[in-house]
Amino acid sequence: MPVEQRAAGVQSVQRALDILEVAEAAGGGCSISAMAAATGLPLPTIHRLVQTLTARGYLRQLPDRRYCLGSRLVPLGAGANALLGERAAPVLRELADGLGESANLAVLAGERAEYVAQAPGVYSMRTFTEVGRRVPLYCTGVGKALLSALGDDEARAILRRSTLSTHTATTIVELDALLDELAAIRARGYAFDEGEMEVGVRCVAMPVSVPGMAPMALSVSGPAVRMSDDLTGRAAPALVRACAALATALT
Amino acid sequence: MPVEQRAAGVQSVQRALDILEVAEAAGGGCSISAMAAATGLPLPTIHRLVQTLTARGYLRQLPDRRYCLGSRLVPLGAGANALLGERAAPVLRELADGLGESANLAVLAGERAEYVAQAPGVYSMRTFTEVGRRVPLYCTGVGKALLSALGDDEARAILRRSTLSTHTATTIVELDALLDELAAIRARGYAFDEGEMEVGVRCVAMPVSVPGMAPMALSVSGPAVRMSDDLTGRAAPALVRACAALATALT
DNA sequence: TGCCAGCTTCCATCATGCGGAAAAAGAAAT
DNA sequence: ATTTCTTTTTCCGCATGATGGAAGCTGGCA
Repeated sequence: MPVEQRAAGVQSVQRALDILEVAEAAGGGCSISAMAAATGLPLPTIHRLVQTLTARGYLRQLPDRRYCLGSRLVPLGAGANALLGERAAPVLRELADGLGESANLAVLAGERAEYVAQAPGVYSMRTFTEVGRRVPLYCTGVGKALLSALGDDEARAILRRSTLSTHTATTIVELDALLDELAAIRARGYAFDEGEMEVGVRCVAMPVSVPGMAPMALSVSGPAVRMSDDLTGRAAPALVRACAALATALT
Repeated sequence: MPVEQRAAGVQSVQRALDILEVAEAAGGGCSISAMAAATGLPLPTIHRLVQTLTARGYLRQLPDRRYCLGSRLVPLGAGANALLGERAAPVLRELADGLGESANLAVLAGERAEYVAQAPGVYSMRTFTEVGRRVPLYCTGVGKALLSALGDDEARAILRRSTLSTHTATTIVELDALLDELAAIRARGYAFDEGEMEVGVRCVAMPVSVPGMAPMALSVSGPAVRMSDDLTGRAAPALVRACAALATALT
């Protein structure tokens, strides 16, 4: 028995999940010995677990004998996404009704933000976000909120890998400027999008962090003509309450 | 020990995966006893495994004590998707170069088709599909190909739940007509999209079935003015070859 | 309040997963 | 072609960790 008491649970399942997560972190592919190094487990143990996961399609063996995430995870991920949206719907609706503008929920999917739920605002001219749509992180409210919730190092690494292209006159494309922006968001608690992705769209976004869950962000967005400073001022406390409600609904 | 020898592997991991898949199939939420019934395992065993999966975010416990898929699956699903696309890229490129028109790969994600890889055609006017975009099943080439690969019952159930809205003059919106179409696709081996989603876009799509993987579909699409009967005729055997190549590349 | 169904905890049992060691299969160097 | 080294795979006896029957608990319902 190890000197310290690890988190309770079924040992081999814990280890299998560790392996999945190592494979995820590795991205391109991961050898059995690399997994052993990453998890601290002996090779035969890894091998046995990997066999099981591969047989079920949760891992895939590449021609060079390394392993990567398997496609059986795709429908599971999609299912989890759909459920998230379902649970969040009432919270979003209340937020949208209270402020009059569309409310959106996004999760971090890979290196983009994916909208998983949306409640339309009350006006006929409003922003419309398609559930399932993925948008860049650096030039959207939810994206910047998600980045701010990650560590500074991780955010920097993602931004380095991204192509920072100019969508509008206000898009921030300098790495340093973006990092400053993230620091400001962390200090303030929420992010603005001043038409950085699409001209005339203003957005207030807040990171939602629920322990043990993928990072999420909640936002309210609408035409800049209606998204006055007054409205964004009222949006902030409403978002705080909605985040708390979400945390409760999803826990 | 059960009378018959089940597939080899680590028992508790197998059971944990069974539970995830039961939760996926249940969709909305699944009680512990329902899982026990579905898997044939005793309650305490299920309970212990579910605890472990919940602690890691792979399941979530709802307020009514039932369980559903957890959000830790979202990034894993996204990662698996990205890898799929990476492996498929060379096959798509060859297909696109051979025919001159854009080649696309989509997987079944929930009840929509999600593009996971794309290779652009050689002409400046061509269809452009964004990787990560999700499109309806009933009015797209890849979607219909995916539906045809599912059972008739499953396809019917999905179509019933979908809103069949008219995108263009050729969109098929009657359930019976769609089921006939699926039967024709199964007989022919591939699907056509005659501008059903977007006017002037013609597409040939073929289901790709790799054992133990989520259903996928491969398509070639381009402007109707270039997608002559002659070209679609040549596309069919090219798709067959590409499907075989994909199956090899992904196995 | 009392009943009942479903969930959770307990714990003795032993089947199951464990991991050291050695064989096998590749990869790299000679 | 042969050797050497690395990495993966198989083997197997041991004891750890998972198992599931039974008992206790909780929350919903009448």
